[in-house]
Parts: sequence; C-alpha cells; structure tokens
Amino acid sequence: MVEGPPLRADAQRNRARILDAAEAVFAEFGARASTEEVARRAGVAIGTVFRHFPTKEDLLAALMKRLLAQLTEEAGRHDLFGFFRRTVAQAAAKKTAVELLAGSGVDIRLPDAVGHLEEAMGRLLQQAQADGTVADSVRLPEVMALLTGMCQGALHGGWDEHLQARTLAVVFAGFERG
Amino acid sequence: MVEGPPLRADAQRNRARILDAAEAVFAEFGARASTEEVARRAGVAIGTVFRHFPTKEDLLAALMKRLLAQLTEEAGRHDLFGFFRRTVAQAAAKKTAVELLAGSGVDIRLPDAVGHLEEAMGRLLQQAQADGTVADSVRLPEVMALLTGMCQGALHGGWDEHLQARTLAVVFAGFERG
DNA sequence: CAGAATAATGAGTGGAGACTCACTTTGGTA
DNA sequence: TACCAAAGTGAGTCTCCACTCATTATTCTG
Repeated sequence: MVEGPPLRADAQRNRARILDAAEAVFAEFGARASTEEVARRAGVAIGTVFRHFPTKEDLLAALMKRLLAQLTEEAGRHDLFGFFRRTVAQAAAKKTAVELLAGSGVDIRLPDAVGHLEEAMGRLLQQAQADGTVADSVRLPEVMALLTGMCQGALHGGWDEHLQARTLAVVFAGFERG
Repeated sequence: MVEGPPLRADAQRNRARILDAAEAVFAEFGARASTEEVARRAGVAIGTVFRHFPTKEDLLAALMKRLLAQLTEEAGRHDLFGFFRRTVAQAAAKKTAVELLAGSGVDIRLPDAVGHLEEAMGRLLQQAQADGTVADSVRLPEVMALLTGMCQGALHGGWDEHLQARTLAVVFAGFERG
C-alpha cells in the first residue's frame, strides 16, 4: 500500500478506463481473456495497461479489490436476505467478482478487502438474529460460505430467476431454523 | 457414440492410464495443466494422448463423463444427506468433477451423464421425502443447484471439515422445513 | 512557455502449450 | 512366422499471449 506521488491527469483517466474495460471483458470471457482485449476495449495501447498493472495478476487483483469494495458498500444498503438475493442475482448475470476469485487459476489474496466485507456481513447477521429471522446458532463463516457457494453455482450453472428464488428459499429456511 | 472396432490391448491400457493421469493432474493443477504433463504422468508420448483424445477438450469431456458416472453410482449407496456430505467432502479435497465443470473455461455438455445423475438424485429426494426428512415443497432443481454450488464453494474456498458440517447443517435444516 | 518528468505507444521478444506427422513399434491373425 | 493394420513416438510447427523497451507525446511546474 505504498502511495507514490499523485498520478498525472491522463494517467488517472486511463487507469479508470482500464479497470472498467477489464471488468467488462473478464465478465464476458472470464479471466482467460487477453490483456490485449482489455487494452483494445479501454482504447489504450497494450503498454499502458502494463504500466499501470505490471502483471495480469496485478490487474485482476486491482479489479477484485474494487468489486469487493462495491460489494461491501452494497451490504450497507440491505438486510441479510436482501443482500443474498441481490448478490446471487448479480452472479447469475455475470456481474461479479466470483469468477475472478474462482476461475483465475491464480489465487489472489486481499485480506483487507475481504475483511471489510466480512465485517459488513457480520453486522447484517447480527441484525437478522436480533430480528429473529435467523437462528442464533448460525455463525458468520457458514453464512459467507453459503453466499460464495451459491454465487459460484449461479454463475457457472446459469441459474434463472426462478431457480435462484427456490434455492435461496431453502437456504433462508435453514438460516431461520438453524 | 459411434463405436469403431474394439481397441487393441495396448490401446485399451493406455487409454485408461491417460484418464487416470488426467484425473490426478487436473485435480492437482486444475484444467490449466498441460496435456504434456498428463502424458508424462501416464508414461506415454504426447502423440498417444492426442490419438485417443483429438483435443484437450475431448480429454476433459471424457474425464468428466467418467467422474459423473462414478458420482451417479455413488448416489446409489447413500441417502440424500449422506450423498451431500460425501460429495462436498470430495470437492473440498479436490477430487471431483466440479473444477472441470467450472474452471475449464470451455463448456462441456454431457446430457446423458448429467441425466443419469439427476435420475439417481431424484430417487434419493423421493426417498427422503417419503421418510419425512425433506419437505414436500422441495424440488430436484434446487437440490442439484445447492449441491453444485456447495461443491464449488468447498473446492475453491477450501472449506475445512467443520465448515462443511456447519454449512451442510443449514442446508439440511432448509430442506427439512422447505 | 521551456524544460523536465511522467506517461503513452506499439512493434518486437520469448515462452508456453495445443496439435501434427513421418517414421517406428507392436499386437492380432492366418 | 510373416504380414499389416493399428498404435505409439517425439521433434517440430504454429498460434497465442504476457510482457519489454526505444521512441514519441503529454502534463506539470517555475
């Protein structure tokens, strides 16, 4: 987390463009998509991508970090069940970090970003338990595990809305009773 | 499913060796592992692998088919909950077809093999509902979806035994109540 | 606005890995 | 055993892609 001097204006603009392009390209083709394609979609030369992200893995990690931050922020705007519904739906629509976590073949570790998401979900869980919609015996690890598992299932399995709803109903019933 | 003349003895032996090697290699390194490595582990020249499986995708598909058949056969030896426990544990130990389905980047379609697994799981579900351990409102699609989702979660997330048990407990409670 | 620092460019390099094929070996058969 | 079709071999080809770097362009700063 070393911060150098501030980026030049064009560099800031391009960095953002590259991340946006990467999000779109990797969502469409998976992490196998080439850096070349990201550069093309960002309207930038290949060298520029590598100036900002010295390796492809760095690019994936930066993207992951942004997606996790978005997810964490989103957690603040939902209750536990709503957050599940929303996140699974996003995964099914291929708009999520899951593919990158799961499919990149390289494991990317972002303890901070994941930690923040965990904290946010911990708060949702506490709230749900205070409301009585989730049994007290349920703990955070299995809640996170079920969310990631369902997201991966929805993503790779292409769950339609109806299947998402039926699957979530089972999990929610399980949360309620413990 | 065109069957040519029967394979020569050495060809049969090598085909089996290649599939065994592929199972080990892809379980260890994921579908990104090279065909070269599979050949090496099978003790066979690279050309032999390509004689049996003209493309890498063919090799992955043949392996998937075998793994699905094993899973289907295994379903006959368990009740629904036992089958879930066992299959999730296998996924966590990276011994399963899930990685191939999810991570190969190529989508392999094996309607027959998947169909047979579905039938077997349908039987388990019916039995569980007759026993009263699963609510009648639960249908096969969400059961399959939850199994694949949990397997992917367990595989990529590296769930330990305890986390597997806690996560499965939530899902089983959900099945019981609907 | 000039000079220095930073950034962008894109043809080029290297390496990896899927796949080929001319040749050799082996197993089945008469 | 002698034949030959089936199978095995592995060096080589080809394509793709991550990454480099000498050159050119753009921002900043005084």
